[in-house]
Amino acid sequence: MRVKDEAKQKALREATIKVVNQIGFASSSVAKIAKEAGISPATLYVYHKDKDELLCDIYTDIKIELARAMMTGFDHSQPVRDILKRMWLNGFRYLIKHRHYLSFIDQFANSPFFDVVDMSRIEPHFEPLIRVIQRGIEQKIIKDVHPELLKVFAVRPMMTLANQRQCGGFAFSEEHIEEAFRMAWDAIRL
Amino acid sequence: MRVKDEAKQKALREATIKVVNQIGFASSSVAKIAKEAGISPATLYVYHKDKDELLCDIYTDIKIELARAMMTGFDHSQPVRDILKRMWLNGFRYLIKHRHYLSFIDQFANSPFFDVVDMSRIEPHFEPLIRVIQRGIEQKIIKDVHPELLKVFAVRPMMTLANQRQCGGFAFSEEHIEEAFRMAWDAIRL
Amino acid sequence: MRVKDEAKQKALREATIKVVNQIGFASSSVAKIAKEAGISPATLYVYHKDKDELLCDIYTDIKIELARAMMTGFDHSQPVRDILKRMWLNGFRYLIKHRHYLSFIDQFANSPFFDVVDMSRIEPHFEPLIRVIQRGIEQKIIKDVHPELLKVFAVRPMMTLANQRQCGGFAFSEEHIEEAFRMAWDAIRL
Amino acid sequence: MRVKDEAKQKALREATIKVVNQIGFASSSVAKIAKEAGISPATLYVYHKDKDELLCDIYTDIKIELARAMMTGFDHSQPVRDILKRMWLNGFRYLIKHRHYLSFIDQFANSPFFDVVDMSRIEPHFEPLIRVIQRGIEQKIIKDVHPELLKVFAVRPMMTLANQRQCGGFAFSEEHIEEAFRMAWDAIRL
DNA sequence: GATGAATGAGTGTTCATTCAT
DNA sequence: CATGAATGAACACTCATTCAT
Repeated sequence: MRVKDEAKQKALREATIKVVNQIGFASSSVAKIAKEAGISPATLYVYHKDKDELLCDIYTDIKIELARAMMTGFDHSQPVRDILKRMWLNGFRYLIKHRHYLSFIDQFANSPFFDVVDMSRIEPHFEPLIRVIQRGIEQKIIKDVHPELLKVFAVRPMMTLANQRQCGGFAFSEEHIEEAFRMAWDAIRL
Repeated sequence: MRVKDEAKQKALREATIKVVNQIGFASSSVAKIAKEAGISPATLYVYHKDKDELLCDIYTDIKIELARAMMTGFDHSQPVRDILKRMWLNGFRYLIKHRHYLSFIDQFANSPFFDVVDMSRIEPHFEPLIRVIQRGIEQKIIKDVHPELLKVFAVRPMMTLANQRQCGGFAFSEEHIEEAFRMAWDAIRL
Repeated sequence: MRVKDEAKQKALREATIKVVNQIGFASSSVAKIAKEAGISPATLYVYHKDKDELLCDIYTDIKIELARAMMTGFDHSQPVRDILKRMWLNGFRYLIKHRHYLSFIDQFANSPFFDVVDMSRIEPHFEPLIRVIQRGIEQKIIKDVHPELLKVFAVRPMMTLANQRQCGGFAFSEEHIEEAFRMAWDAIRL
Repeated sequence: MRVKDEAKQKALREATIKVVNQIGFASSSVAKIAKEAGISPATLYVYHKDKDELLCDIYTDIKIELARAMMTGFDHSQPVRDILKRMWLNGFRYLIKHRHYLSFIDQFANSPFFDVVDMSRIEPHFEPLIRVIQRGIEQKIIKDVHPELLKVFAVRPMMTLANQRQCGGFAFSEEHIEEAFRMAWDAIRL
């Protein structure tokens, strides 16, 4: 028998993201995605149970990749702020580099599909971020507020800023990025 | 006849928001919306050129309503921070009260429809906000950074926090709201 | 607005029966039926909720028509045997005349759709038959056995004999038909 | 290897019957049948040229088995009626025991597949039945009518009565079965 | 102005079958 | 022999929109 094709798998993912990027979530049909991926619509169902699962799988993948990208280049002996800055910049650069992922991510996260994602597969990858924030709170460096608030003011802006649609006219110099992180930090620091 | 018209118009808008809320942007069809509004699909086309325009019109309406809700209860003699707080709290409360609008707004804003909205109809209503921020910058109270950055750290969080999907588990006490504004302010203030 | 077209309704029914007749239940698709009826597949859904309902509706229609055809040309003062013979011959002739209905009926009755038919719409039309049989039993003319047995030996053969597929090679003279009814009668009479 | 083959062959047959039984002829797909049989869809094509042939093969098998079941437990010196009764009861009991076969048989026999079955493989197994009937005619015990008529009134009811769908509510005591055969006999006897 | 009927084009999905392994 | 991957064609059904009334 033939063996499942890793390349096809990947092509499918990239095709999905590209199509969603170009024509939006609502208009992205299985047929268009398959065509872009260079496979038959039927083949899609060899790799994913249905359209919903395809989209959820891709979302999960990207989120995990983002987390992995964020969690590098620091060590736990560094000060909280330095670690967070490292993570923030890592994340921001990953998103800028993969801007086309963001359109997918944001459309997905605002769709009803989002409610159905198995978050337990994603959350562990963000553990280091959670821990360093907790450390910051313990050290009285970061405001002792509901974690949701910290996320909204520190992590979300990273995504919003990288978003083409919402901040498309905004070209980022190194200086801008520094400023942006400073604002995130000011928001959450004590 | 005029009265009947307006009632239908409004029913159509509320029906659209409700349907989008319940089944998402991608699954919301003209037929379902019309049914929910208690009118014929054909009638929809009396009021809006096509489906896209219906959605854009509603988005614009809500945004203007949000702006109007924000721009009340202060006068320009007050300090910048107080005015901004008033606006922020006004906006947040409006959004909490109309949470079902937010699901529509967010799905819309992340879709390609957004690119096609005539922003010049919305922007004037946010002028007071822009002006008070500029005053803050001139008075060296607010960071002199790209306006986009100020928006991302001060206004966006207001919407994100009110969003069911993204912050569903978060119940807001008055204290939380105060905290939230403080963080927004810390992010943008000098 | 346009008005629902009775002719289209009927064309749809005849087309369905014809298609099922020609290519069988399992291969009869909505597309083929619609094409045969000269309408768009989408139009089919204006007249019937879905394919299942279309088939059930047609089955019910035919059964009622058959019952109506059977219950004519006699009066209740006649002897039981004469009434039954009248009904039997009426039915048989109706079926021979509409042989193409039988293929549909038989395929339908052996499919899972059958389990879902609302029999209470059909049964009342067969009431006169039930009653005359009961009279026969009371008068000790007909065997006092389970009604199901009487049905199997008296009514079913009428349908089987008219069935193209099962008795295709059998050309019926008047004599044959008389013989057939005599056998049915012999089976059930005391 | 031979043994394994036969096991698969049999599993395939039983799976097909089961699936047809459960979801009907029209919905029974190769994939579902293969899954039920615990084999790959591709393997099915090792044993049968295509889906049609699979179904025809199974029909033929069952019909032959039914014939074999009927043609036991008597000898040709017995009276015609006794022999026929033996056959009828044998057949009826076989069908009751294998009720799940009947759903398949009946759906098949009313489908266009039926027209394509090679009857010459089945008919020889029913020869003894044909012969005893002919003897009955010669002995002036059985009506001298078209054989098709005899089949319709004597053999078909045996199948109809055993059919779940059509006589589901009818529970058979020994007495009922005796009655049923008596009716079949009354129909065909002189 | 308001409507339900009507539809071509499209939806997501499954089909029977083939093929490389 | 046996398989799971692969697919073009078909599936039932829904879409946004138009049109006669």
